[in-house]
Amino acid sequence: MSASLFRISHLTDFPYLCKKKYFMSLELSEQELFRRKSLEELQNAGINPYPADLFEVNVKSSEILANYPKDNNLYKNVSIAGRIMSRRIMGAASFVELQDSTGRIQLYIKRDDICQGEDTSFYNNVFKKMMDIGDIIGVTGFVFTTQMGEISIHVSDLKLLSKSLKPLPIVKEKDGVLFDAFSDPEQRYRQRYVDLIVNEGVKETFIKRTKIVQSMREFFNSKGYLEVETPILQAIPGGAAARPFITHHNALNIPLYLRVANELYLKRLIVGGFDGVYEFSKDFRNEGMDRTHNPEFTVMEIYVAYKDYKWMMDFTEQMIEKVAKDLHGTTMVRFGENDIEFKTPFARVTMIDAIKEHTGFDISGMDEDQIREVCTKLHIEAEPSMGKGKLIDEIFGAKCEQHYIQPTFIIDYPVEMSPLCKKHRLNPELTERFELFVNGKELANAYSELNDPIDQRERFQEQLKLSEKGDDEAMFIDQDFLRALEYGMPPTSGMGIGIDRLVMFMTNSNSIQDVLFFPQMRPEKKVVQTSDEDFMAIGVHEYWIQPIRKAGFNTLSALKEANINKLFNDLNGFRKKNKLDIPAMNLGELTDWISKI
RNA sequence: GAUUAUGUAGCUCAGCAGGUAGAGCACAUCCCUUUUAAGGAUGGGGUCCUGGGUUCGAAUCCCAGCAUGAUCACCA
Repeated sequence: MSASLFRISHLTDFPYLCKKKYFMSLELSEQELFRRKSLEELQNAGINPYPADLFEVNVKSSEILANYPKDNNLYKNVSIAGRIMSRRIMGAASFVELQDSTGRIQLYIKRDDICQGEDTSFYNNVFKKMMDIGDIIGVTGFVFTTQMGEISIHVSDLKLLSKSLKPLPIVKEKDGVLFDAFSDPEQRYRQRYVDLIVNEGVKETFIKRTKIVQSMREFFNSKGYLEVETPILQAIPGGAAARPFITHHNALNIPLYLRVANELYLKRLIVGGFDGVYEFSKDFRNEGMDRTHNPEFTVMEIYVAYKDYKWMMDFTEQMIEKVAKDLHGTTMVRFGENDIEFKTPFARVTMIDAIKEHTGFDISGMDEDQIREVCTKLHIEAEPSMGKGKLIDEIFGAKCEQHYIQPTFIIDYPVEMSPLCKKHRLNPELTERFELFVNGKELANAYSELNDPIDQRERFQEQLKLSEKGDDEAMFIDQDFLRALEYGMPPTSGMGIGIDRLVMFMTNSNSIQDVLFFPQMRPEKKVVQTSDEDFMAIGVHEYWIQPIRKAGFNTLSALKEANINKLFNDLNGFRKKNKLDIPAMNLGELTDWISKI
């Protein structure tokens, strides 16, 4: 960063100018200006606010807090670094809360310990005046317990490692009650780094997220399955009924789609001879955003040869049980109002039975028109474009889904809504499919994979008909995938699980935005500004620039559109109100500037 | 996409039968050698989201827009 940024001339006589509003930068608050001033003073005092050399850290705050009570002889010589989160200055002694990656620990800083001899300027000026909450420091010292009983570090040496120029929101907590919490969702998500610094628990959620993925990976690897990567940019977005994002490849001059699923590629790899392949993948769907949907989201899909969906059910519940145990040490997990028991085995209910149970209608053997009639009776909107499978899905979604709070496998879906799934071995109207529901939401989806290439082609063609009826989520025909199947795919079972949702359940988060570091947001609006130099180029005096900006004119083009008389009044009003020691504006001068634009 | 709520200081929020913009924390100055959502005193800090309208006068009322949340629709 260029040093000139900090040597803004109008900062030199700071206290005086600070009172004169018209010199204050539009985008910097008073507190930010103070910090830039401190930064300059540090540099003048020969202290590099951003030193290059490493700082030797030999302990983390959490280790001290955990081990010191057991043995007070420990930690006679600690070296620790972190961010200043609070400061209590009591004359010649101060208390600082230092936050490192593992938590917070109190520092006790005594003037005569950190200063050499009679010269107290390091404490009185550098520490007290030029350092702020948010600065990153490194300290050495020894651990002791204060009279109040708090484990603290008695600091013998203190070094500034990074100066913070923006004030942090100060969140305080007493007896579990938060004060001044940094809670605005927009700011939390847009500035996740601030959220992570000041809000306890945010970091924990994301650490858990990583642990969940690690636990699953261990489970798959222990069985010898191979983690693979498949294309994100796809010419045909297959494997799921969803609206894709579309992009364009210049060199090939073709449209490419961001994947909505990785199913078809993973199955090609089973054709290629792997026993089991899995992928943690970002998928992209161009659909609505809400508490449970983000345009990009993470899915884990796994395909295992020579297995069926019954095997996969056992496999899935074992995997989830392991994740819960690895994360919480128990299979019982609190989610909102509910305690969810992830102990195997999970309940298993057929879709037909689920609908029978929650609606009273037995739809087995019904044709499309009969089911449409059931929808009408149940007051479920059914559009003409909906086929039999979609209609059944609507009924299930409207009347059944929400009842499955405890982990439940819904099995044996109608053939129309599962075009990539093998027909049921006992009933050709059904498929060998299950979805796992938790807390009324779909969490995982699995099949005995369809490996009959002729059947698969027909199913795709059914989808094509749906598409012609207006279902814009119906699948495309992937000819290469069909070709792969024609070479022969072993009987295979595949399963996909939404990682974001799993993380939500496992961390008691009720919004997907809380388990994504950077959830999708509308872009921040940028304020367009004409530079001071451009204003001066048309003859505007430097001291009038700020008043003009205050009057709401940040660009020359906006100034050109201005009502001159109103602007004239506003500017002189501003001058009078702020008692600015500058010549009054005259109308001719103003007109002259504007004529030059 | 629809409905609805919210948008005031760095943070959390008051204020609104229309009449000079408030609090706590943060910040600044001063005092204080061990405090615990930090002790005392003093002080600075606001395009009251934006643009229109009504009005002598709008943070406050009306309309439109923008942003965010919630609910619904779509979906995982």
